[in-house]
Amino acid sequence: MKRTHYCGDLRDSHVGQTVQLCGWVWHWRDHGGVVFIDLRDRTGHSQLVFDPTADAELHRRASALRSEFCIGITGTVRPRPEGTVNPKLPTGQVEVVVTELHVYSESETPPFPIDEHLDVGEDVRLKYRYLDMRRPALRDALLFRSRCANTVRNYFNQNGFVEVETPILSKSTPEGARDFLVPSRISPGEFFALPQSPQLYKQLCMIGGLDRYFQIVKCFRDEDQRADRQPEFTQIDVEMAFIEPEDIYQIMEGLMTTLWKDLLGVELKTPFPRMPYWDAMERYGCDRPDVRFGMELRDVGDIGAESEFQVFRSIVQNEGKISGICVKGGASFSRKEIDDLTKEASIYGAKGLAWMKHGESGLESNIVKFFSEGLQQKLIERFGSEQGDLLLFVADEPSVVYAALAHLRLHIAEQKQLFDPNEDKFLWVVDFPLYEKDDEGNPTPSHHPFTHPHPEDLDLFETAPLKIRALAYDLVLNGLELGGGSIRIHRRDLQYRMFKTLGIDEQQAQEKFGFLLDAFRFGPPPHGGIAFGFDRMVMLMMRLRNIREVIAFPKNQRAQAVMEGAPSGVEASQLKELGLRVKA
RNA sequence: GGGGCCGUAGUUCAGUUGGUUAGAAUGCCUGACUGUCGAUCAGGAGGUCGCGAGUUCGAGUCUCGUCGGCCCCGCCA
Repeated sequence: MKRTHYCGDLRDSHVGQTVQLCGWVWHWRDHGGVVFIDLRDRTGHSQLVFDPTADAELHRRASALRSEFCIGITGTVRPRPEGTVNPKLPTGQVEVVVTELHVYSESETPPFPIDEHLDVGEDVRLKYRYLDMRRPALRDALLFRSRCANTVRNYFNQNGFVEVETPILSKSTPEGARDFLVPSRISPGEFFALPQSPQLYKQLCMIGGLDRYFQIVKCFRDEDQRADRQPEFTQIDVEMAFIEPEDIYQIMEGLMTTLWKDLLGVELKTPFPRMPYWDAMERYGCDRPDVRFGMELRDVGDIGAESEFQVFRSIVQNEGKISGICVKGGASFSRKEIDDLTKEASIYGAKGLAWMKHGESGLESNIVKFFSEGLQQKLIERFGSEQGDLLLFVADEPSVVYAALAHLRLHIAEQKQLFDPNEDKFLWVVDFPLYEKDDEGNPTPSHHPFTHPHPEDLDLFETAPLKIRALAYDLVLNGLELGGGSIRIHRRDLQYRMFKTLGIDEQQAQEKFGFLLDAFRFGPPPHGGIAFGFDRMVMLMMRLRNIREVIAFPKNQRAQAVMEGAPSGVEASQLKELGLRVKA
């Protein structure tokens, strides 16, 4: 039996045609006489009709069909009788009168219903992923993802990019996330690492003269999971030679515009706004601000220092920071609501949350008495506060202040519906610092050690390395990082200055990244690139909240594949061949 | 490494202050029904209340431990 149509495609125009359909029995409605079967494939479903007066034997066999039997049929498309048309369904104008029925295979009763009306526990869905895939939600996500990937490939092909496959068995590099390791049989005691990203390979492709590279590629990071993180995930990886940041912005804005137009029917406005890193931190408390709403942070360290409030004064004296946000209409928050906010702030290390309500006669709270009339007026002006608003303050070391207020801002905005959930606001965050302090206070690359410093800041290497800006950029959508990249260093002398600040001498550098440094001896072009979280992007486009909803076979929270049972133990002989011994 | 929420029928859930034989919806099975489309109607089967201790006359309910799931902090150049 050869399929002639997909179940979801039948329309008025097919009336009178003999068709052959294949698929799974979705719902069946047995009226004693006539039997209806909804036959489903990945495109949708059509109604099959079995009439006992037409073919008693066929009708008897149809009555025995059950959920998820896999069948094929031959039949004739006819318009539904008047009054039985179902306008809710794309195929609701017609039905198929079946003349032949073939059961490819029967099915046990599925462990959960194959429809969209019920949220099923994710552990069961993962165990029977192939059944979950028959459900419209996951099916549509995977189809959508496929179309995205197709659009991405077309876009880069049309713009002169070369798709290059880089190795999965690669070399472990000391920086960054934990590596997944693969033992080598031929070199006992030695290991490949799965790539955290094809970073060095794509730079080598630029040195190799490919000029424009892209790849939709798996990356692996052995870190703890989150709703938007998987141990193996997919990146849209891009690198270009002879370019400046503007070229990257333009190419990637073009990609986003194309994707949003082709897949969502939305016209995005370009160029996307750009915001320096320190602006983002000061105004939003994080490097990936959600700019769909205001409620921006304001520094009030100066006012706190002048106040009589000891908590604030001592924090300013100890090089701490005081910032706040103004919640419009927040004066109506109950004591409990403010307590809850305090709890939310404490997740990010804030030891307290100071607040003032803007009432009829000015600011009110248990700490207002420590602020003179003049200081209160300054606060009101700084936040543009009006009667009915609520001011919230966090005073702590800067990283805590930023993190706590950034979270409160998002938390309140979500709670109070302060933004349109259907709006998409893109933003480039630029001028990231080249270095940040590690746990011991030493400079460590905030992006990676091949990031090009801002040309205006080269004098700072020896005097104030932490103040050097990088030619690095992130693309942020609605408060989530879609991707990031940088212009790379292409001169060995600059690369060694970079390493020197990191405390890496020439010999160590050679050991770690020798192959790249060697390549830099042979005329490397100026180059740079970017990488996008593909899963995350598809998730955001579909307004989903979990990355697993757009991945065919994801790992669970504990990075396990529950369906196939991975990871798992292996045969002793396999270990022996690899020269490995597992500690009991 | 740390915090939070959760675990009861195949599935999704309810279960009062600790008190009789643990319920509902849906699915499943049987029967009825010729126009439904999340069909309807009647009947039926289906439970180690995650597991283990403890408190108690009595535990789905309280306590401790443990296992599992999800979310978050740390981590993720």
